Amino acid sequence: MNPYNAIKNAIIIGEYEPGTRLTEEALAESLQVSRTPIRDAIKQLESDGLIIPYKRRGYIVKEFSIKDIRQIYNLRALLESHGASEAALNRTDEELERMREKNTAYEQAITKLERSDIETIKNIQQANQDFHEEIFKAAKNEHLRAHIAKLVVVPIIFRSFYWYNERQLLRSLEVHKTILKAIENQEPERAKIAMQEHIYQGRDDVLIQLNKPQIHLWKGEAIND
Amino acid sequence: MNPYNAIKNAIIIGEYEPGTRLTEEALAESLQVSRTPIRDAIKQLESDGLIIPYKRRGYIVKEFSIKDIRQIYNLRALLESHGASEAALNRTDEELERMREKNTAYEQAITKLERSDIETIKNIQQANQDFHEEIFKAAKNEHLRAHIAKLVVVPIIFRSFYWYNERQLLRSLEVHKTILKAIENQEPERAKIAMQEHIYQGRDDVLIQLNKPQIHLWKGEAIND
DNA sequence: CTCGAACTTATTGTATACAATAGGATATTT
DNA sequence: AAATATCCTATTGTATACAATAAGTTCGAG
Repeated sequence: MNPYNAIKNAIIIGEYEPGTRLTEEALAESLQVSRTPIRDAIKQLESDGLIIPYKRRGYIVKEFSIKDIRQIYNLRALLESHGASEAALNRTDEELERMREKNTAYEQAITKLERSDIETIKNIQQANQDFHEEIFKAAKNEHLRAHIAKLVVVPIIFRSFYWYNERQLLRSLEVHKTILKAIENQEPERAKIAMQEHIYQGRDDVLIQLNKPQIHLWKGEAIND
Repeated sequence: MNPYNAIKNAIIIGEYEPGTRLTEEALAESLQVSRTPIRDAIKQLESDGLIIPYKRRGYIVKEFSIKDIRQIYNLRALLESHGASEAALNRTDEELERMREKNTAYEQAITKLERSDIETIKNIQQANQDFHEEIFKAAKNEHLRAHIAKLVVVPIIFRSFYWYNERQLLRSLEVHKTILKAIENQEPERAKIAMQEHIYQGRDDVLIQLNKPQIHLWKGEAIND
């Protein structure tokens, strides 16, 4: 794993908690490489908005406020719904078929939920992302894709799926099917609205959890700490 | 000027034309620094989407197709109209006053239109950007601002204002006033629609020019940064 | 005891040498 | 002449030493 992914991963799993100070030297030591590749990684992470400069002496891991979360989800809603709309207009039959496959995989991922361990949650998260990405591919808009890519990291950090109960997962599956139907029928407005609603639901579920004062995110692989 | 801005500028003014191959060594030589700071700059420019990797051997300056232009303007429309809507909701009286000032400056910039004078065009471009930025400030959404910032470079490269005639400039001033009015009255939907229309007009003006086969972009001093 | 000047140190910025490697050129085989 | 293996070279990847500098710390003057 290259330094960029290694550091990003450490941030996502919570090994580097928000507010942690990162210096080139410490990162180089920890990843057993020189400062040069660390610098490259840092430049990218800064552009991703995952770390921010700290008094011209290194960086700190960005802390996301409730306001940040809301704004990021709202932007996702805006951009992804636009993507769904363009996908409905531009899709080919092959792309539609691939979306169906991804959503079937998603359905399978959420139905073996009984064993709610971390692997299962990762699978659900990945299957969901795969489905969404299939939609952007059909939209054939590389600029849109790049902007959305920058927005999805934060929801991953906050592990929306970790908090989902069975009802919420089934509901999200139903919305996926609605989106799929709209894209199949080439109804851009309907696809757009369904996607918008889908993201808003995810946003609200996360915000509800964050407003419960006693929650704490798991670190690394430990689920029942 | 640091390497990042120097290279970006060279791309904007057309010194490095689309398709030009850029190597670290050549850039280092040309800017009289070592490869290290060049690498930093390149990483940022790649994330900006202004250069793209070329066969794992350096980069080439991105060529924007008509499709790219359309997609980028459409994204701007989406995001900036969202910004205008949030500005209408969240603005303070002081922010409104500042928007008015920026638009007055814009009005002055376009009325002393001795035309085909590069300085005048730069002034118009800058005054317009200042007005738009004042709106995002009032929206108080840092994530939105960051995404829009990445989208405005391409329209600058294509120098929309260079092609504007007096009628088009006056029309854009009128739309600015409509946006302002909507934000003043705290009418988010109206602000949104007006901004959307404003960007679409800019898009169509540029696309019309690009469809005329004989156009050529001037090479000259950059706008600003 | 407060405030600013001077010193110290942690940390990034920059240059440069060398290593790794992909892509093109050249040679070899059929 | 086409396909394939081999070598060569341009170019990036990485390590490391040193320079620059900002932040914190000490010290001295009022």
